[in-house]
Amino acid sequence: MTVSLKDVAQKAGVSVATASRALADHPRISEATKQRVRQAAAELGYMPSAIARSLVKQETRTLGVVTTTVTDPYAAELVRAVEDAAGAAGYTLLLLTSHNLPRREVAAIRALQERRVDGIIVISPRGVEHYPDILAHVTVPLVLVNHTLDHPRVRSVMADNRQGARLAVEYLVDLGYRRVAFIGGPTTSRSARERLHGYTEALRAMELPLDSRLMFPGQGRAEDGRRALLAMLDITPPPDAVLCYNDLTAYGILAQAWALGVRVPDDLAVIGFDNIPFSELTAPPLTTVAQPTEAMGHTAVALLLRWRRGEAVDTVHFDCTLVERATA
Amino acid sequence: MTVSLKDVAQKAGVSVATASRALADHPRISEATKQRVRQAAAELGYMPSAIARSLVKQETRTLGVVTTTVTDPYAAELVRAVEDAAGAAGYTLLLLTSHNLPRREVAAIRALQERRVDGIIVISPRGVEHYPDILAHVTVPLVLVNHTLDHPRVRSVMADNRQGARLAVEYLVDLGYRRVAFIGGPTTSRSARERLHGYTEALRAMELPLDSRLMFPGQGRAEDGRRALLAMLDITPPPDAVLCYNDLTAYGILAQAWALGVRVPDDLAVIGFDNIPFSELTAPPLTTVAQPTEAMGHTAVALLLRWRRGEAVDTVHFDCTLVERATA
DNA sequence: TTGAAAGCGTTACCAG
DNA sequence: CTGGTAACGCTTTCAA
Repeated sequence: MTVSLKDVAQKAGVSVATASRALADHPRISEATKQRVRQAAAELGYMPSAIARSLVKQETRTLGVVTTTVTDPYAAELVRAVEDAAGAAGYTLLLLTSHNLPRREVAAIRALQERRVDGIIVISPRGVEHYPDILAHVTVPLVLVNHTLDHPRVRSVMADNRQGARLAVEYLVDLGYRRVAFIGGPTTSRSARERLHGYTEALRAMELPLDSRLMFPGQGRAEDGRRALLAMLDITPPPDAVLCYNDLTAYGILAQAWALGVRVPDDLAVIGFDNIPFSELTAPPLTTVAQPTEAMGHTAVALLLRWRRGEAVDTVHFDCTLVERATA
Repeated sequence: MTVSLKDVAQKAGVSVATASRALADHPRISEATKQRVRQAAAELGYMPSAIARSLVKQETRTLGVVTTTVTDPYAAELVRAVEDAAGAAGYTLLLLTSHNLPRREVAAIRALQERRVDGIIVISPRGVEHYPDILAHVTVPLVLVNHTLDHPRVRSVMADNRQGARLAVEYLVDLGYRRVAFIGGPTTSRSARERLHGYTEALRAMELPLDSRLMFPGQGRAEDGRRALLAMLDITPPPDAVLCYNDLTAYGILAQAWALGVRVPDDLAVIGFDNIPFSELTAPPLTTVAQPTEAMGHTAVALLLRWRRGEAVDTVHFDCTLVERATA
């Protein structure tokens, strides 16, 4: 059914070896036969089998990406950056999602290894504690975005979440806010833990009391923001500002505030985290902490590719910046 | 370096053939040897090569997906649905993005065919006019989401965009709005053309004048909404409602309205299209036309899989529904 | 400059 | 129930 190199060779009247070399533009093939082979290939609509090539070359020119879900705008942004960088280098992406389940994450890594990808990028890992087991068998290099793991076959690309959270709290306090609340993220997320850390650290550094009633749990969903705002209103005195685990949570606050008539930032200042594209479209536009997502995605790919070339590579850290808009 | 079936066979003291069958749980292999082989495989951390398997089986259990960009929430939603359905059926996704460039889209289809994917799903195609050329060489089945093409190897999954747009306009007119504007989408998008069609059709059906000054161009970006609102304010009398090509454009209207103090829906009613997740979080929450994205993604995969099994499959159509929230 | 043949890691057919 | 071997489609020595 599908035309193979053999067919091309036959049509051009040469051996498969020659046909292969001709199409690869091998130097020691006469221009004449090259022409003939190319012609034959074109006429037959020949499309080389990457599968067969991978088997002999022992490389697939494919990178595996595992992420929680592409519907998370932050993850999507990262996937986009990774796709761009990979594509530019001639690599294609095999995409698997974990839906936040450690088990699925590990299964994904395994599946990718079976497909012999040249490297794996895990965006916001959720199950690193299981990695040591699987890494005993997985032999491809792994790059973790937003997590670290001490293992010879693992490197990381990190945003400094602690510094980012500190930045936000300091900004709020400088603005005069004194009762700064925090809405956390999933406990399985390293970023969430670090942001919480940055929050408490900043408060301490600025000699402000740490009030546990001002710290709300969350899963990074808008729903968590809505709920937290409701809970905040029951506290006396209520917080005058809130740092959210992510922008989505901040949207929840904004939506609920709008519904309740709570004025932002007059009654309550809010700062998000991630600076996803919609954050400049909220009413009011969201002040938030940004990560250099694009650079992080590019770096993840670059790390993997340099690593494969045998170069020594090391984990990379990026600073966060504050994007001042209208909610604080 | 990496352990192959040969190693497993050796360790278990059987032939590769037997090892292969044992791991495949072939019926005519003694339980004893199965155990021995499995044990050996486990001890060596054997991971079968999907590449080698694909070569002999002539199938990759991989589906190719090409989309404009995963950062478009609508596309992301579709990719998610496709991933879920594919994953459930034991298929993995090879993801390529076109960034709206017909050339890249065609190149992507070609690349996927070279990788011998079992089927290709193109989300919101941008270059179908070039398909006939490439389809002469591409042999895998193609499913188009949001476009059609009359070709034996192509099927489609469609939302009825015209009906959706009509629904929205009728809803507005029923509510008493009389000067309904429309902000369009990219001319390369079939959905955009159909939505415009539905808009004019509905106006005509309701015997309302078609005013070309009320039809604004756009690319589906928030920016287009912002710009359109500014332009609308210069018209006398200004429109009292607007149907947007998509939710993103509607966000632009909302953001600009907030900045200008234009009240929604009192001064201007707004309806979006796509019902992406954020639309329930805008202030006010966005009234919008929804497509059954989940079902569409699942259907795209089901179509492809049934097709491969040799069943006769046909293009599927879905109706849109109106999600009433607070902007109209 | 070209060809024959080995080999990549599997599966599947044919014997035994 | 098990083993030998061909085959999948390509690249890459090794020879000529």
